[in-house]
Amino acid sequence: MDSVFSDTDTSCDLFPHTDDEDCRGSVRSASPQPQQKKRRRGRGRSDATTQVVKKTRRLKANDRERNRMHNLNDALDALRGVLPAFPDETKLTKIETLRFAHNYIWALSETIRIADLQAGKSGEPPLLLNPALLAEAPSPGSDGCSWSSSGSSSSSSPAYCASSPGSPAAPDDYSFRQQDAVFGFRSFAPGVY
DNA sequence: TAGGCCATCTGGTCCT
DNA sequence: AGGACCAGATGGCCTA
Repeated sequence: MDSVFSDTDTSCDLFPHTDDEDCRGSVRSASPQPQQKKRRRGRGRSDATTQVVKKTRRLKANDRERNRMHNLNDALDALRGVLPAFPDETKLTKIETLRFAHNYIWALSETIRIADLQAGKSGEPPLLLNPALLAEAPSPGSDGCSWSSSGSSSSSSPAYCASSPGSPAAPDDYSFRQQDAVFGFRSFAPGVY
């Protein structure tokens, strides 16, 4: 993976451009454009040290960006880890993971809501409603995922409910029963994505 | 072979 | 000024 580095230093960093846009899209071009002759003269000229500084900065920025994306992927893996596993061990893609997590949270919320309702009817104490835990729980919209509260009911479906991201196997394999409701893990809610 | 997914590079913008 | 974040571009790998 890291070996990609070597072939990127060529066109953009070593050859001065008349305008920086040339750098875009030429990252992995086979051969650098021969327009190095078209260099600017006089004002704004970039000497060797400036080029070295620019290149160093770029490499550092690339490194940071790489690490940032790695951190993002680590977080995504952690998220995959707390989601229900699939028998086929197919790794969820990024978008599947996010949508799945969203739907999963929605389903859990529904579970709590239904349990709470039923407990209220029967006079039993509400289940799973620990105020301390609820206070710590992130609000549905805090992750940038809008909760799509189209109705006044708290059971409004989540904004991301991809009906079946990827290749779902038999839905029964990934479902659980909560009272009378059956939630398929990859498609709990009516798909409105 | 086309299309999907991914990693990486890159330049721009915003923030500290 | 430098870092974080973002989106676009590109190329590699894999699968239907």
